[in-house]
Parts: sequence; C-alpha cells; structure tokens
Amino acid sequence: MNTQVKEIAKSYEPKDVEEKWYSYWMENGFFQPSPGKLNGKLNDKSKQSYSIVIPPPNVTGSLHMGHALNVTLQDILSRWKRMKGYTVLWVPGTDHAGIATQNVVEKQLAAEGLSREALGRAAFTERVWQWKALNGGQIIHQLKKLGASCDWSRERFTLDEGLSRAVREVFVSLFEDGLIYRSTRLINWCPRCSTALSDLEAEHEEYEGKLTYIRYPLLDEHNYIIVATTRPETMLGDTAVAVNPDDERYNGYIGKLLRLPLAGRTIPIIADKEVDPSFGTGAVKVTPAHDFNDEAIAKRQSPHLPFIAVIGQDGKMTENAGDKYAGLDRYDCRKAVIEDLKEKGLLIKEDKHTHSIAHCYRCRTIIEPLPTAQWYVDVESMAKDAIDLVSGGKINIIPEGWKNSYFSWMENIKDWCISRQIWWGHRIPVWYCADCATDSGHSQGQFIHVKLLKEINGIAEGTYAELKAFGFSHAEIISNAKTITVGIQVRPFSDRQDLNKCPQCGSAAIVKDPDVLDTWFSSALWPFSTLGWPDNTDDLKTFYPTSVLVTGFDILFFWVARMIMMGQKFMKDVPFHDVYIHALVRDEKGQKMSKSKGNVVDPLTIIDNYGTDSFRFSLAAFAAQGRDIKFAEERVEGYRRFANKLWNASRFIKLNIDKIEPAGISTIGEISEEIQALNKGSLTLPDKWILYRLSEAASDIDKALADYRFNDASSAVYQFVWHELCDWYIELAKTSFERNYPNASLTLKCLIYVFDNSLRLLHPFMPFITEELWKSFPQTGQTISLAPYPAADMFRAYANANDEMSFVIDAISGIRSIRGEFNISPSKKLKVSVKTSGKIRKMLIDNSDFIVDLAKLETLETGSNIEKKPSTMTAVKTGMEIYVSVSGLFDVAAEFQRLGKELKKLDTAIRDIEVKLSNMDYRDRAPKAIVEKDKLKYSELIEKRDRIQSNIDKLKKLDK
RNA sequence: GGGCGAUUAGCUCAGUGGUAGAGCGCUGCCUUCACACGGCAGAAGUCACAGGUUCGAGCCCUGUAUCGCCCA
Repeated sequence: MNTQVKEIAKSYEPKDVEEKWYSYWMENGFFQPSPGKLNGKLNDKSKQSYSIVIPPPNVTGSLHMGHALNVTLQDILSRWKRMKGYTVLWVPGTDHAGIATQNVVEKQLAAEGLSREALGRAAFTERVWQWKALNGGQIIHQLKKLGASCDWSRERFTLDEGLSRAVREVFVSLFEDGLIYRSTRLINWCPRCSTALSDLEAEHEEYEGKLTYIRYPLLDEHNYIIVATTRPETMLGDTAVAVNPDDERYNGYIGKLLRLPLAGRTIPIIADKEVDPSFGTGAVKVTPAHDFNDEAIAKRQSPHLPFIAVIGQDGKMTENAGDKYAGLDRYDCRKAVIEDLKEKGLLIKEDKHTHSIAHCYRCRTIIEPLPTAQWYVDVESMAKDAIDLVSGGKINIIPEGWKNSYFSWMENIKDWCISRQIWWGHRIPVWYCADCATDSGHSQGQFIHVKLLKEINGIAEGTYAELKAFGFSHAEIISNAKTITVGIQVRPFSDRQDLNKCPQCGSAAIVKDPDVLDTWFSSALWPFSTLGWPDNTDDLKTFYPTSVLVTGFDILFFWVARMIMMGQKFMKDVPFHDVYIHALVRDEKGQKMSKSKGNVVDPLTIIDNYGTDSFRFSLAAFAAQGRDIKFAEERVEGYRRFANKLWNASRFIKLNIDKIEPAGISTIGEISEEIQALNKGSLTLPDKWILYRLSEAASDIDKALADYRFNDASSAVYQFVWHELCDWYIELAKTSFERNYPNASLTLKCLIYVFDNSLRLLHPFMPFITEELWKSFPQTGQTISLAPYPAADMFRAYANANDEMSFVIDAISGIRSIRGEFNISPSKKLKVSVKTSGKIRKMLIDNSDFIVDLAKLETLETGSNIEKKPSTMTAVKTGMEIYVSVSGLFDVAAEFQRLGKELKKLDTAIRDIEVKLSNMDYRDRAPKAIVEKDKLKYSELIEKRDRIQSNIDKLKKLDK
C-alpha cells in the first residue's frame, strides 16, 4: 500500500482532474446496483433501495441550463444516498420526441430535395433511426461530463423494444376497458407539422391583432347586424350569428335569418347564454368548424349547427370556402376577404385588439382548430385517483406551492388527445376491416379513403371499396398507399399481437391505423417501463415506486400528472413518493433563456471556464425553493475559488505530513478509527472544537438534503470548510505544528480526519475534486463515491469544547479588531493583558499559544487584578476585558470614538430591551423562556455597558 | 379575465413570530512559511407602501403599487 503522499500543484486545475475520474467510475461499475459487481455487497436485501428515473431529455436535444440544474440535483441526491449505504439506482435515458425529431429529419430531407412522402413510411422511419444512431443522444455524453452517476447499463429509450411493449400493453388494456376511444371533434391542428396536438401542446401567446367589424344583412329587411371578429376569413364557414338571450339590443332579432356576405348562404341568429355582450357589438359570428367556443355553441343548439370546414389541414382554404378563395393560404384569404367586404361596403372598421393565440409548441406555427377523428384517453377516473394521491399525502409535491396548480389543472382536465399524424413514434395498435359492415349496414371499405403514392392506371385516390372495384389487390392498396384516412364509422380492433386478419369476419382486408401516439404517452410509463414492466422484473420489485422525481414545473402537467395517473392505474401504486420541483434557470436579468433572444448561457462553456465542480456547486447554491434562478457567472467564479481553497488546504496537510511524519502516515481508515476511539484528554481544545463543528455541519447538511434544501446544504458545507476548517482550525493547527507540540502528530491526524470527512460531505456537490483529493491520501478505499457519508452525531460530546473555544475566538477577534481599526501592521507584535478570572482565565492560560500566534502577540498576561494602563486600547468581551498596549501608535481621540460608538450601540440595545421588559403584557403573555432569556441578556448588556463606561472613565484619567 | 409568486445591503439572494443574514462587490491594512483564486478588519438596511392581528411582525391577515409566471 502506498503511504507516500503525492505532490500536487499549487493551484487547482479542474481540467487535469475531471477527465480521468468519470471513466474510472464507469470502468468499476460503481453506479450499478446490480449483484456481484462490487465486493458482493450490492443488492444486499438488508439495504434500503433508493431510485430515481431521469426526466428523459429529448433525443434531439443538447444540454442547456435546465438540464444541468436538473441533473446536478439528482446526482447530489443519488451520491448522497449511495454514500449513506442505500442501494441506489438512477435510470438514465432519452425520449424519442416524435414531432421534434421528425421535424429535424424532414429538414434534412428538404435540403436534399426530398420529402418523407416521397420516401415512404418505412424508408423514412429507417432514415430517422439512422439519424438517431449518428446524432441522437448527444446529451447523454454531456450528462456524463456533468458527473451524473447514472447506471448507464440501464439506459433506456422510449422507442426501444421493451418500452414499446409497455406502450402496447397499456394502449390495448385501456382500449379494452373503454378508456381509449376514437372521436371526431375540434382539435388543435398544426398545419406545418400536419398533426393534431394535445391541449397542452398548444401554447397561448399575446398577439396584437385587429378586431374587424362586419355588417351581416338581414334576409328580408333593410336592416343588418354587426359582428366583430379577430378572424374575418373564417366567416366563410359561419353557420350562425349568436347573441346573448339577455341582451336587449338584440331581443327582436333572435330566430331571424341573415344573408352571409361573400358566401351567400342563409344563416340564423341564435341565442346562447355564453355570448359576452360586452365583446365587440355583442353579436358574434359562429364558425363551429374553426373555433372551440363556436363548436361548443353549435353543440348547445338543438339541432346542432352545421360544421362547415373552410380551412384544410394544410392551412389553405378548402372548396367549401368558395371558388374565389379555395386554395388560398388562410392569411392571404383574410386579406382577400377584407378587400371584398370593403368593396361591398360591408366592412365597418378595424380596431387594434390584443388577444392570445395558440401556437404549436414545437414550431411556433399558429394552430388551426379543425374537426378531425382522433384517439383520446378518458382520464376522468384516473385524474380523480391522481388528485387523491397528492391530497392524501401518498405523493408529496415539494415545494408545496405547486400543489394548487396541480389540483386546479387536474380538476379541469379534459380527455387527452393521443394520436399524432406523424410517422416517428409508437404506431397505434389498431386495425380496421374493409370487409365488415358498419352499424348502419354499409361496407366499411367505403369509409376508408386511400391516397396513392403515385397515379396508377389514372387513379390517384379513392375509397378502399373503389380501389378494390378497380381491380387493386389488398397488398397493392397497402403498399401503394401514401395516406389512409379511416372514417369514424369504421370499427377499430386493438390487440397485443399484430393482426393479419379481421378478428370478426376473418377477412385479410384489414388496414392498420396510420397514426402514432403522443410521445408523452410513452413518457407517462417511464417510471415502470424503464424497470422492465410489463415483466415483473427484479428491478421493478426492488426499485418501484421510485423515491423522488426531480423536475421543472414546465412539465408538471405534460408529464408528472400523467405518470401519476398511469403509475396508479397499471402498477396500483404511486410512481414516486416525492416530486421535487426546481426552478427555471433564467439569465442575469431574469429573462427566460432562449435562442431567439441570444441570452443562452451554454453549460459546457461554463464548465470549460470554471470546471464542473464549481458549476455544480453554484447550481446547488442557487437552488432555493420556490424562486427562479437568475444565473450570474460571478457566483461560479466564487465557487471556483472555493475549489482552489480546498485544494490548497489539502496541500497544507500534505506538506505537514512530510514535515511531521516523514516516514509516512497510516491510511485514512486507520486514522479514522484512531480518532474515533481516542481518549478525549489527549486532544487540544481546537481539535475537540473542530470535531464538534464537523458533527454540527454534518447534521445541518444531512437535514437540508433530506428536505431538498440544496442551497442550505451547500452553504453549510461551504461555511464549514472555508470559515471553520480553513480560517480557524488550520491556523490553530499551525501553532501545534510550528511549536512542535508533543501531540502535534495527533493534531495532524485530527486534521486529516476532519479533511477526509469534509471531502465526503462535499462529494455529492463536487464529485471530481473530492475524488482526486481523497484518492491522493494513503487510502485503501476504492472510491469516495462509496465511502460512508459522515454521521451527524459523532462528536456531540465535545459541546463544552465549543463553549470554551468561543472565549479563545472572542479574545483573538477582539485583539484583531483593535489592530484592524487602528491599521496596525500584522508584523507589529502586541503586548496584551486580559482581566479575567476563574475557569475562563485558566482556559486562556492553557490555550495562550493559540492566542499569541493568531493575534500576533509579543506577550499575553492574564489576571483578575489587572488594571488598565495608559495608552492601552480596550475590548470588552463576555468574561474578559482585553487591554492592548500600543505605545507610540496610541491615539486617544480614536480610542474615545471607538469606545463611544460601542457604548452607543449598547445603549440602543439596552433601551429596546428595557421597553420590552417594562411592558407588563409582554411579561405576562410571552413564553417564560423568552422573558428569562431577555432578562439575562439585559443584565449582560448592562454589565458590559458599565465596564465600557468605566474604561472610558479610566481613559479620561490615564491619558489626559 | 382567473390563479400563483416576488419585492430584504450597491448586486444576486437566504431567512422557521422573539437581537437582520450570506456570497459577490466596496473601504483600509497585509505579499506572514496551504492558498493574493489569499488573510485580517470595516462600512453598508425605513425588510416595496398603507392598515390590521399579536406582548412582540421581514415572517400572519387585508389592501395598494410594481415586476414575473401559470391557466383561459
């Protein structure tokens, strides 16, 4: 075993260090909880399991600040629990991001002059897989750079074989329960992606548009009604004008008929209680096929108003819009309609009007509501269960503030549209028979419409029945089909096995549903599909439910809510016990980072400049609950200095090992045992004090992490390492070392012990530097990442050392203050006498070397009868009056001012507390302990003030 | 329009009814044998505003202002 200490550089260079450790961890499988990998200890049934599934980043994505924060927090939790002895599994992976990935590949194809239609479905899908193999999952490498301690041997992808089986099982099972159904209604349609979107995928944005007032003439009279609309082009699809039944202005109009301008159709004036009389003129045009509100109005009428779709799936006007407009883009049509209305004198005015418009969350194109047949999940009962799980406390949402958002969304949830008209994703496992008959007795083949890839014998498209009649075989129809549209009348079959004939009539003339599922459908299964479900695997038994889900609020509804629903439905248990919702990372000005604003901070650049550890530590320090993070680079700079401080503390220790124990020291493990078994008497006061402080720090950090207070945990470890270990203990240890105390070697061991513990406390936050330093000491341990996390209560017994040390620290600080305020150079040694008695005096004498060295004194004298001498400055502390003799440098006026100021401060504090104590209500009603504390405080303040006053008096006398 | 949150030192932010905190920045002294990526000392606050509850409010309640977010 190596007992020699390695040389290390004078300042910390993250790049030299970070590179090597990740591959070391990987090679040794430290992050795999699988049996047999490590000392035979893992997968020990007596150990508790702790599991996290990563929110799968989009396979097209690359690392941004949000990922970095998200992953850092999960890694802190994973490493912390692993060190605490849990069997930890952190499952990584990516999702296939249906629309986004398809968009990326389609863009590539377009650059080559190709299209997915030209390629055909199979070839296109193959092409996307190729793209994925080459370019997908870049983010996985970037997560490794962050130090993520995932078990990469369990990496999953939402489209891989196992997860696809889970998707299939869930779909078929929900279908069989009647919870998945097909329906025709308005959906959010993206004309650019040419697919349906769920409500969540339609994002509303404020937009400054116009409110157009149009005159609609009454059919039989020389009168008219004026409607106001933000979308004039949709008037071509109007099937009514609606007014509020209580709106007196329109009382006489309800039931009358209008001549719809430009279209010429006759439409009625109807009453609907949801019409807002204060909007526009109080009369609104009703276009059921292109507006969700209008759809609702249409369905409230009896009979329902007709739906006339004048805009097609490509965003262009259809034949229903009339010959003049058919084929125009919807926004060109708007201009044309305005012009034509103007010409006919029917345009009243156009007012500026700000309203919100839905955009596609993937490509920002304005959504077109369109009536189409889509697949839906009936979420009502699942949502109810999901609400109960959170309100009943089986799932904790942290911070709690997000509970309300969760409840309000879940209580108003609508059925989830899960079909997407794209090719990249999980194909909907549904088949339709062309030979069976519909409920009304027609052949289903008449309602299956097929567009061919190219004209064959002069035929480009037709119903399945028609193509069959033209002599196409089933195989020819299927292999030449570009798109297949299946009418809502056609009965669907779903099955766990692929069907090749109709389960009802046995016909082979069946077509598969062309659509794929929403990517979030597969993500919703992530906590159990990644663990092997639908098989009852060991992983599933060991790690489900997972311990915590760490994510941003932006996918609370998209993902978290749906995982809760699906987890409860299929596993009969919650998918996770805690949901920790972290902040959004914004730029320094608080703006959301976005490529278009150009304010994106690239995490990899930060890592290059400051090192991963500093970056991670900053993120943890920023991660206060309930507030967005404004990312300031200076903070990272600050934590880089912290890393450097740590580095140099280790250098100090090693230099002293060489000096004090040139033959080498025992291993860290042996030192630990020795320190823990020590007779307390053999340690110095500072030794005992730092051990106590270590216990306190360990306790604070552990509590903070248990509550997901990452910022508190990071600040506790920072405070301890820098301001207690480095600022005080190392300075105090120098006294033992330089004065060659007989027990200097014990202090050295104590220092090594505390440093080792500090490294372990810090490891979850700064994995690389801590591994580097830890491994650089004589060591039998394989890795710090599996070393035990420091226990909180080890040295509580040294509490009185903490009290005693406060006098030493007070004395040193008091002298340093005087030195600082009078700008006395540190090289000038001071003569100090302290008036004190009893235990405090004995303690100061016992520890006088520390005071002499740290306060840089020439002499230190203590006694109960010490009197203030001329030209001395005074510090009054609890139990001590400190006189600093600085002949030659003494300045009476400055000393008066200094003591006067302190007196004034005390006077203010005394007055405040006097007011409080003289209030009888306070004495009667405040808790006794508080009153007693204040009384004690009061007497201390009075005593201190009197001593300062008497010192001022002496100063007057002595230095007159 | 509905809901949620924020407002604390120059900046970025913690703060759990009982003496107002940190980091950065600022000022002064110091290149002392781990570290100038450092040390020591210091200054800096009407806790947005107005009411209320309470013996006591940065914290609880009501309202106002400003900013931000979510939903429609």
